[in-house]
Amino acid sequence: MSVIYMNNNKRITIYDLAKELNVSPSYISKALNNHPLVSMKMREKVQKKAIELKYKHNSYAANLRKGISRTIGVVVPQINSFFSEAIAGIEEVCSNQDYGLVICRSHDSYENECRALDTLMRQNVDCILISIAAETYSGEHLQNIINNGIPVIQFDRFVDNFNAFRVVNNNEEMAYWAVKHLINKGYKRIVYLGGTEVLTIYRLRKEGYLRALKEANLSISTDLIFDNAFSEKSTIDIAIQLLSSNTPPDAFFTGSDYAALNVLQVADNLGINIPDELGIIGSGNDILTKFTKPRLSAIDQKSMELGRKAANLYFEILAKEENKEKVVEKEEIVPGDILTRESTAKSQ
Amino acid sequence: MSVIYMNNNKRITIYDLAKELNVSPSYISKALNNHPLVSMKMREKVQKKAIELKYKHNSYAANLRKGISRTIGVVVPQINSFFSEAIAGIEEVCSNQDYGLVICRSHDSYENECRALDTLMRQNVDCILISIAAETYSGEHLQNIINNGIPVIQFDRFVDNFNAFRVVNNNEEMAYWAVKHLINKGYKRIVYLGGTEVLTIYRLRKEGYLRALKEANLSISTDLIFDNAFSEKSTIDIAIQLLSSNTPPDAFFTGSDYAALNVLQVADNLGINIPDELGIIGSGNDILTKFTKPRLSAIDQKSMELGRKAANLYFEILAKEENKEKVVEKEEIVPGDILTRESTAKSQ
DNA sequence: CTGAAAGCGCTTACAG
DNA sequence: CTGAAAGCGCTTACAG
Repeated sequence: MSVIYMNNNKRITIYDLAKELNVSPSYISKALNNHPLVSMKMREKVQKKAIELKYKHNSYAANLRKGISRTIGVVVPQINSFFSEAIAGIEEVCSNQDYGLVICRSHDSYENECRALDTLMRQNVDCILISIAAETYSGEHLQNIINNGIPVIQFDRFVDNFNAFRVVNNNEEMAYWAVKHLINKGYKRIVYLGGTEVLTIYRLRKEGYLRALKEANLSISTDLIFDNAFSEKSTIDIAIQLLSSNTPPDAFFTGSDYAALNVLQVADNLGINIPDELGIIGSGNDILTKFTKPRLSAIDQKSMELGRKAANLYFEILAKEENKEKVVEKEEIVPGDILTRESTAKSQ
Repeated sequence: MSVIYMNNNKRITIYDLAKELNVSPSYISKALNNHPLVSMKMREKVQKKAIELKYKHNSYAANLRKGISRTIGVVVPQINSFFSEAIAGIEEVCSNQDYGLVICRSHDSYENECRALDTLMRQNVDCILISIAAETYSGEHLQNIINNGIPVIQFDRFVDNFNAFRVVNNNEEMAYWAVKHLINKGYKRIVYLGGTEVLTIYRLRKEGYLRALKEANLSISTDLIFDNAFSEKSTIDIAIQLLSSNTPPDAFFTGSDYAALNVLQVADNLGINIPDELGIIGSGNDILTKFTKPRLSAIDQKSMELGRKAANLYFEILAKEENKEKVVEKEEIVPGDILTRESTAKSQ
């Protein structure tokens, strides 16, 4: 073990390179940036010297001068498997474009979300990609960002009474198809376990659920509809209560894979046969759901694709702005897939 | 839909506030920073005006001036469930300290890793937390960062022939205990499915595996030891080949949960009873492994804790530096847990 | 092809 | 308690 800090060796700047090569700092800057007016010979000479002296370009100085950062800010409610896949998609696109990524988490709190947005603005991010907190019902704070000239792109969860870019699933239809799949399989008393109605994506999914039931002339029972079944505890409590009642449901449609698996486990503990006595379909398509027994049916929300498309949308906006084209808000849909696996494979 | 960009409204600066309030810009800066020499009355007045005019502090300008960034860079090989948990732990600590997070992914490539480190240096990050790529066998590129005065803290995967901070599992022991657990349960022909030997963590785990076998006087067969069983395909190929052979193994110890579950599935397809004919223990403790059937035994690597400790270590270093204390490299161990569940519950 | 000068927006040591 | 001045490290319009 040895002392490792030698902060005294100051960072090399273009001034050091300039002195070393007997040219002006501004010329060094141009040479490093491959400015066309600098001869190839000089560019090579300067760039070689830069490597030799371990020169590191200072992004902060350049960004301050240029007013841009080549950095994108991302705000997510949680860092779980769904959002980390989305982040992976965003990272893929950004790193290809040589853009950096600053990640903030809101923990589903509106206040944290505001703080995160503020931090990102101070950091001069060129764009903000956000999936809103469960508490967020208004887009004022986002409009504030936009008014400061920073594009905001929502992905997955969004504020809808508000015009802005967004990349989202076809939530109503996804849910409709999931429930229709259950109905086609012969399930009749179908539970909806969703998230808070504050979030439009859950309102839409509930609408899809209701549409499928109505279309099939199945009765709609408010006893089977739950809007705040997010936590593990509430999922399990609801599942136990419903499945031990005199008139148990015969299927669950849940807002996450985790909730679906908790229901599956409760049913299993109660000796209920899946899929014959109870069908279960989740949402998300976590990579491990294919290993459960029975394998979990689910909506595949294409989270990585949501992330990719959101990031790509920014680069489209950028291109348009550079061409002085008019930039208008736009919604992009990433259609979800219904994966029908064993947990809904009722023998009819 | 409407046009939303009004980039012409220029950002408000301390000069605007100064003009508005008839004081000097430097005084504004002090007031905003709660400098003790500025009266409470003025601080309030300035801060109120700042909010009114929607002033946004420009971190780049401040950081350039101060030479720090209040930002930490993170480099991970992949954004999977293991590393996203670690990132969640890092984020937790950093956001409490009001530090930003810049995330880069190396895709397990040494070249990408170098590029990521370079980007982070240009961004003036105050510290770099890294879990190295599978290809990385030397710490030169990390030493280069350290020589530039930026602390480097390795977490999970690390270069060992190199003195630096690190936060890691007790890899050798974890593996030893996992394999000892298998042996205690009566398994005798135990397969090791690990990662590349380039990475020390896998070398250590293999050592733990070997130590447990030797201690129990079990024969060591190179046919049962695999160092590059990372991909889904290779896991499955190996599992099929071994399990259909004349002398099949009776247990697997794998370097990830995903690999363990793939083995489990192969065994299931071959009609092999788990845990009676075959025991399986994975690594990671993905949140969904408790829902597989049988439930997966695993090493819990405490990934979130690895992330938390790594970030905390930076703030310890920072505190020491501020106190002019000597800062020496340090290794912190996050002990893994052995979770014994159904997949190794052989009836004896 | 090359350079001098101004400025991005802040902070801080210094002076009053 | 308040301000003038310098400087962080770069880029760019301008001049030659």
